[in-house]
Amino acid sequence: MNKQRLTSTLNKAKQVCLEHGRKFTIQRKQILQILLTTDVPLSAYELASCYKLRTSSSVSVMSVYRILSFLESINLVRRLNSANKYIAYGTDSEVFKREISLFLICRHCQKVETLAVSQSDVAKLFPHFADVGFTSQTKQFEMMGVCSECQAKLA
Amino acid sequence: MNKQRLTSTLNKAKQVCLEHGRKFTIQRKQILQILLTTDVPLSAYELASCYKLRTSSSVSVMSVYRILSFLESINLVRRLNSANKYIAYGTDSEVFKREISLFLICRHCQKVETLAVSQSDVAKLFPHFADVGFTSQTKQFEMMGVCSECQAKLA
DNA sequence: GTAGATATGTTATAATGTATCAATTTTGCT
DNA sequence: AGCAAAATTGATACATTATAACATATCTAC
Repeated sequence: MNKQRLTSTLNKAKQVCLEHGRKFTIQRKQILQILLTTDVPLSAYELASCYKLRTSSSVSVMSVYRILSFLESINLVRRLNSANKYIAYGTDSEVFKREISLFLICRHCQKVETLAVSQSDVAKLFPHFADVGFTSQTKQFEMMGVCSECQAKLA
Repeated sequence: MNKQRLTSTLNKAKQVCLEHGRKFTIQRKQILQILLTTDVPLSAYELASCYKLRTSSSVSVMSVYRILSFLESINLVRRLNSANKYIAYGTDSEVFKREISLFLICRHCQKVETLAVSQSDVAKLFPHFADVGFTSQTKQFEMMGVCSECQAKLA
């Protein structure tokens, strides 16, 4: 992500915060910026370390968790259940805010690719899903595997 | 799960162990039995507590983790990433051993319903999946929501 | 300007999971 | 039977992930 794009993304993020009547504080901005400029998911503790390295300041892990929860609540961050790590989310396309996401997580390089899936696609995907009368509140699926680049390298 | 079915399931599990050249020890049997007779997923620590309550013996948490990893490796147990808990798996149908599973986890009663999904269904489900050249090693999806029974109760 | 909401600091603790080395039991082999 | 190698468990320590609780500071609205 180049500098220009980063700036514009952070500006959008600020707007989202304000729309929710919340503030885009320096810490929230830094945490989001770290996630945006790192191409692998990070844990809360890794984020706290990164914060110390990148800014001459620091942030407590407790605050990192609070910031992550907040950013998650307004859909700027997602938590990957299969890794207990966090990624920046939804700032590049409005579509992502209304769709279900599929995260493709590479076991080798850790990079995450995000695909959008619709509710109706999910219904199609799972043939017997309608039968059981389950109401889903899930906004994301996660798959582990090997990305195309790593496959090429390994071949 | 009634007593007869439990016995037969445990016998099948024993066979699976033996087929892998491993043993179905008393501890492994007890852990699996607890999971089979509990209708909600349990954490490793909960399993260790349960073990103490049900048997006059005990087991270290370290051993519980080892036992769970082993049972998982031969597909008799699955770990739910979204809950950090474990469920018994695959003993009632051979189909499950070859398919991808979809776990429907109820936020209210915690019960888990398991559906089978084929590889080809997955390909259909995610339209852009083939485009990115990702090789999946995922054997399960997880959805959080509300099961039909809890919906009825809440209505 | 003050009450309530928002945001962060600080400390402690809970919950989940792994590393390591020792002891024990089992298995296969001669 | 006897022995080496593998499998299993015990025991301890530690690492990682996450939350609770209470204090302080800052901002906003009236």
